[in-house]
Amino acid sequence: MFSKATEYALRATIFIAQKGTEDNKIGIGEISKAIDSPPSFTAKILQALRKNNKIIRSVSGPNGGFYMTEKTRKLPVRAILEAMGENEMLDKCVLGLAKCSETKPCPMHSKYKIIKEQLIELFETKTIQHLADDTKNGDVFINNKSK
Amino acid sequence: MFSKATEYALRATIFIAQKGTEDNKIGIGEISKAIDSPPSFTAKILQALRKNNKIIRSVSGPNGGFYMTEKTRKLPVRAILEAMGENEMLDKCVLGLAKCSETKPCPMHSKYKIIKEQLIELFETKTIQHLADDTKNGDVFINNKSK
DNA sequence: ATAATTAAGGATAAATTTGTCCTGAATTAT
DNA sequence: ATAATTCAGGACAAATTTATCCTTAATTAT
Ligand code: FES
Ligand code: FES
Repeated sequence: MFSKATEYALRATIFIAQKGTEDNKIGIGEISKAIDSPPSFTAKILQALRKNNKIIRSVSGPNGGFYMTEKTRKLPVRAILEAMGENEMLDKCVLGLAKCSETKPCPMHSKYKIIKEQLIELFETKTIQHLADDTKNGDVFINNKSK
Repeated sequence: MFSKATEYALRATIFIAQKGTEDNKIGIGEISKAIDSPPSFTAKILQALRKNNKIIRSVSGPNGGFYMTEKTRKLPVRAILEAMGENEMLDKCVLGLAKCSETKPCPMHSKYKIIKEQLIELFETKTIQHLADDTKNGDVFINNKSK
């Protein structure tokens, strides 16, 4: 559904939302270990999240790392998708037409539209905080570790 | 949602279903023009559809080209996805976990599951014939041409 | 048989995505 | 100030996807 980059962005943000505060910042090493992702690549992605939408913050130096504010924790998942340039995904035609639209629909459109609306609704109502809380509660996961 | 290859596969198959019969085969030139796709690349994809699932047939030589039987026209869209190796897509986790499953779900899973089921239902109930018929009726499109 | 036409198949190229590595800048502790 | 730590940024490399081209094989018409 999304690119690897976006998948890492989602998982990393959830982890930071879970553990990273202004006085408990998390290093890229810990993050990439926790979400099971390549460290350097993940670092790049976090830079994008910081710059594009300021979803996360960071400071260099000892005890430096990444964290989030209460405000950005309340952002919907869609904010991450926007920062990662995946907005297009939600406007993509199943058959690959230039745009998924009512004006020039493909033969899948009428049925797909209904599903697409639910996807958008999901990404706009679920907040980063929700996902972090669910993960904290321990019944869901953000990595592939066996234990 | 799908790769370019799969998008072309879907559009090409719809077009062949619309126009290609055993005594009116369609050449790759006409197909790629009709669906607005790179001819050589499309040819590769049609080979895959022919080999993997026998969704389409072809013959070389003058008046050769591609066509479909009544039987394969009645196949669901999912058959094309299978032939293109996109089965994985319908089993992919939104957050990129190894597998989208009940046993090790991500925090998006409980809500996404419901949407995914609708997607699968759509791909399993819509047949190639349906899509071809809709396109014939003229209110939907399988290319980006302005007219 | 020969020539013409069209798909099949393989090699290769271009573009994009994914991933690594190294140097520099910021911050902190000593 | 100096050294240690950690992010920032850029260059580069690997892998994958997308796309082209050329030769061969199959089929048809003459
Ligand atoms: S136009 Fe194709 S899915 Fe909407
Ligand atoms: S496990 Fe992530 S979407 Fe199902």
